[in-house]
Formats: sequence, structure tokens, C-alpha cells
Amino acid sequence: MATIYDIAKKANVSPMTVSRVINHSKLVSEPTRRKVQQTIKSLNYIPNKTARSLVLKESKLLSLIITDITNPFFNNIARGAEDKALQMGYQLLLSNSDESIEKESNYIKLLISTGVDGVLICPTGDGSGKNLKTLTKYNVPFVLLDREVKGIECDLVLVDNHEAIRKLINHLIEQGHEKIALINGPTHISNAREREKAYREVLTLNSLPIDEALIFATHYIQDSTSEIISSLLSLSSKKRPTAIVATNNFVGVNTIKALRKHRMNVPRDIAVVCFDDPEPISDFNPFLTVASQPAYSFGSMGTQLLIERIEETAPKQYRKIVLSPELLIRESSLKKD
Amino acid sequence: MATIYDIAKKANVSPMTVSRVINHSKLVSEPTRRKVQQTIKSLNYIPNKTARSLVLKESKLLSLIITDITNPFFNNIARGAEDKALQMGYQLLLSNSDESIEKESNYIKLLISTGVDGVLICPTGDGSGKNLKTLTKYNVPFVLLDREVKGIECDLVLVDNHEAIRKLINHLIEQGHEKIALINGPTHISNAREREKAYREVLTLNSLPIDEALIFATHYIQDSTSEIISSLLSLSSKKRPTAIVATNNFVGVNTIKALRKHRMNVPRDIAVVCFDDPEPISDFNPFLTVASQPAYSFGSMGTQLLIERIEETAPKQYRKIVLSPELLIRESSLKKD
DNA sequence: CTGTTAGCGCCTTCAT
DNA sequence: ATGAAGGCGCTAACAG
Repeated sequence: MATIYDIAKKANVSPMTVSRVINHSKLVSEPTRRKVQQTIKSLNYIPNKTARSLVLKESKLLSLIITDITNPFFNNIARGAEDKALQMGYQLLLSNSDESIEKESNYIKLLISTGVDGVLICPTGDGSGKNLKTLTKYNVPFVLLDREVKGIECDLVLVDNHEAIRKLINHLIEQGHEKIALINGPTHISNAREREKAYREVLTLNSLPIDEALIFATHYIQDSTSEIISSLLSLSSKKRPTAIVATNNFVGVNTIKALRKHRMNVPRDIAVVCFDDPEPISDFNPFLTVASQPAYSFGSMGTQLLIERIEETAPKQYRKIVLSPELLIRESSLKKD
Repeated sequence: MATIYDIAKKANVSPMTVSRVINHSKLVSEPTRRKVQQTIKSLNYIPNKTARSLVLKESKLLSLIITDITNPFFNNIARGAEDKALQMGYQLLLSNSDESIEKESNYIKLLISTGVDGVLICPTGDGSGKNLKTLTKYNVPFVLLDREVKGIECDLVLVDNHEAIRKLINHLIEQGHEKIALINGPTHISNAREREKAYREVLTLNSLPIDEALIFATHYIQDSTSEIISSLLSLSSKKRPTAIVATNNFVGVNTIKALRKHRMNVPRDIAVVCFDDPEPISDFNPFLTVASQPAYSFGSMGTQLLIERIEETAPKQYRKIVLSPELLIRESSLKKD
């Protein structure tokens, strides 16, 4: 591969002049600029970013750490992030954490070693605080997506959990439901805490009682929905819920599956609503009522915040962007006559 | 950030010794090794990969270029690639080409500049040959996924297109169909050519006539399925097909949508089958009959081939891996009585 | 406007 | 087993 020295020699200038041409410095006369640019083309020279990074201490590399790129919520985030990154001159490194703190921790050390300029991360939960502090220690800016972490101050892009829960539950109430179960994520994740809090508030606002036996926490990866459904169905018909709110698409889908295993018809026997839209392409075959999150915007806005932080064009105080969910009413929650 | 010099000074050894410890060289005595490792820990030293890359001319970075991470076929590829890359000590850079040769070309120049060790690519078509030759010129190994490119010799991971078409069409014939349309991709993509060829062969093998009016090519991004469906439906009932084969999930989904717009019931009025499974999570709500491709394996096997090529543990002759599709029979193709 | 010098953090090579 | 010198390709800082 040709270097600036090769170009310099062939064009009869100093390497520094070549560097200036590459970086569009104004301190080069038009004739030399043209001469150098021709030589660059004739030698098919492509600048070596690694060398550049070493000097400048910037790699133009960003990292995106998500749970699983296979999940529609996260791959839409990834798409938004990549589009924005490209547009602003950065490249995106992909990492799947699978909700594992250890995997996340290993990745973060790797990323520091790689020299990424910043990290977009959907943290695994409050346990991620330690990992994020590692980033801070090494001066790597980061933006949290979708989830906050206790004790960590930084730029954030979140969904309005209260609004989402409110829309979902109000819809269920309109459909005549009064006993509504919540199948939540683990409470070390901020979303889960907020969604439960909102659930309690919205029920109370609607003068509905809160039955602790109808509130569950499962894991977002190793799912225990099946057992939860079994125990729900074993309740007496007086206590048994007529509707279920699942707090993400993974849990929502597993809820439906578990109900079917028990030969329960959704929505006739029991209604189901959830967060996120699990049907990326198959919108021709809608079924689940969801509070859809603007995942693409999570990615693109988060990336913008991050790059502004990296390039120090951001205000000092951290920014918190709260996006609105959209209620998409579909078959799984509709009263059948 | 601490450097090997900081460690060296504090541990009273030379930087070279520190380097040896980091790289697990045997040429270090046990006492010094321990001393150095303690200092590394006490200073929270993390090696600078950029500097390492500059010397060694290897970045441990791989690039994955796909059409769109939002498509289930591609995000499963990405998952397979990332898992394998991580396991083998590499990181993955994500790029969406949107089937655009220009975007692909720009990415490739960027990647060369970034110094990736290799590229996993699902090319946009035969026009990608020029871009791939650029990679070769700069000694960057690559592996093609899902599609071949005319005039390019390299490692490949493909699906058995003939088998897929055969399974789909034989299934349709079993369901009693004889007039089967093909909505294909553009023929500058190897897959499309092969799928059309297989379509012709399988029909002929089954002694069915080939009607050129039933063979269409659309684009995998800007879709023209809607017009195609309109023209299909305007055919006389004698010529009108009773079944449609769509050659990827995008086209398949758009076919269904277009048919619904015309108030056609699938499968009662017309059957539809396609490549790829468009329903990643929503398998609780299956509808489309598909020839499902082992996308995860595309990614992981491709990555393995690539890394073996990079590390020169691969045989000199290129390898071609052909994976088997699986026929998943669902509602969209079943005869209704 | 152009060039020279020095150094980013690490590793190869050669000495000891 | 350990160290010293030199260089990977580039750019900041300074000199002219």
C-alpha cells in the first residue's frame, strides 16, 4: 500500500504537504494541490486510518452494544445508528450482549483497547454501572438507549414508559377488562421498574384494585413466561385476569405461545398487549396489540447525541430524550362478540 | 491512558518486556512476568490496539456488508457472523448497502482505509465485481454470502437454489397447482438467475408448460410487486396463475399485500410461497409457506472461512459451501376445502 | 505556502 | 531472559 511518502516522492513535495492535501487544508497552493491529487490517484493511494488514529487519538469508530441484533426492536435501533453514523463520518461496531453483564464487561474492555470514540449501549441493567464507569475512567463517552442505570449520569434516549402503559391499559379498560396482569422484566432494569410503577398508577387512576398476585417478573432472555401463565391459569375464575400486559416483544410472543399451549384463545379467552412491535415485515399479518417504540429514532438520535459529545459540540449538561410510543390496536386485544 | 512505558518504568523493566508479557511470550521469567502483570493491574493498563495494528498490519476488524440489517434474513446472518467473530478474536463492523453499488463502493474504500482484515459481503449483484477487485488490489480477503459474482473467484457460502425452488414448486404441484408465476429479483443477481433457471427446470421436469408471461423481475429494494400483481390479475382466467413463487421475503410480503389490496384471499384465491422466513419472532402466527434459509449458518460459516483465509490456515483453492433450505409449509399455500 | 522534526504506542530485530 | 534501536504511517508544532 502506498503511503504519503510514496506520494511525496513522486510529486516532489514533502510528506507534510501530502497530508495537508488529504485533510483539505487551505495552506496548499492550487497547483501543488492538483499535482498531489493526481499522484494520489495514479498510485491509488488510500490513507491509513490506523496511523491517523494513533496520532490524533480518534478512530471514527463507534460501538453499538445491544441485547440481540435478531430482535426487531434492536435491529431497527442498529439501522438508525448506522445511518446516522455513516452520515457523520463514523463506522459502527456491532456487539450482542445477550443481557449478560460479563459479556458486556468483556466487550467494553475490548472496545477501549480498540479505541472506539464512543459507545451506544442498551445496558443489561443496574449491574452495568460498573461497566459504564470503566468507560468513564478511560474517557470514552457513551449514550444509554432504552434503559437508565442507577447512579450513572449521561446522555439518554428513552421511551415514555408511563405513556405506553397508560395507552395500553386504557385501551384494555375500554375493552371491558378489569383484572389485568403484568408480565414484566427483571427489576434491575429501569424499564421494568418504571413500567410496574406506571401500571400501578394507571390502575389506581382508574379506580381498579391492584392484585399483587397478578404482577410477575421474568427474564428478557431466558424466559419463564410458561410457568407464569400456568400459575395465572390455575387461579380461580374470580381472580384470574382477563388481560395480560407483556413488557417487551419477547415476553409478549412467549405469552401468546404459552397461552396456546394451554388451548386458550387470544383474544376470546384472554387479551394480550405488549411493548414493541414483533412483526417487522409481516405487517400483512398483524395480530398483537402493541405500544410501538420508535426504535429507528432511538438509534439515530442516540448516535447524534454521542457524536456531539465526542466532538464536544454538546452542551455540558447531559440530555435526556424521551420518545413517544404509539398504540397499535390489533386483534389480540379486541373484544369478540 | 497508561502505556507500556508507564508499566515498564513502574516495574523496573524495559518496555519490550512488558510487550512480551502482554503477548504471552515464553521469553519472560516467571518472577518478572508476575511483577509486570501486577503493575498492569495496578495501573489499569489496557493495550492500545491501534498502535499494535500499525506495526502488525492487522486490525482484528472484520466488515459485514449486507443489504439491510432490518431484514430477518440479514440480521440472522449478522448474528452468526458476530458470534463467530467474537469467538475467534475479531470484531464486526456493520454496513448496510441497500442494494446500491455506489454505497457499497464507498464503504469498501472506507474499509480499506480503516484497515479491516477481511470483508464478509452480500454483494449487490454482478456490478459488485469492480468493488471486489478493489479489495483484491489492496489485499483484503473477502467471502461472498448468498450471492456469487460473475468473474470473481473467492470463498462462498450459498444456498442450494435448485433444491429450494424444487421443494417449493413440488409442494405447489401437490396442492394441485399448474399455473405458477415467478416473481423474481433482478437478473444481475446470481440468485435470481439461478432461481429462474431452477423454476424452468422443475416445471419442465413435471411436464408443465412454461409461460413467459408468468415470469417477472422486480427489485429487492424499490419494489414493483404491486404493478406485477395488477398485470397478473388482469390475465384471463385461463392464463391467470393459481400460485405465486416469490424469490425473497421482501417480495413475498409485498406480494401478499398487493393481493390483499385487490381483495384476493390467500390461499383460497391464489397461493403464495417464498424464500426466507419473514417472521423472526412471530412464529406464533405463521402464515407464509417458505423455503427457509439457514441464515445464522451463512454468517458463522462465512466468518470462519474468512478468518481462515486471513490467518492463512485455509487451503489455497477457494471453498464453496452450499447450504440446504428447509421447506416450511404454512397457511399461504394450503388448499382450502 | 512548504518543509523539518519529533512522537503517537507498540513490536521486530538484533544485541547482550 | 532482557534491553536498545528503529520504524509502522501519519500529523502537530514549529521554522522558514
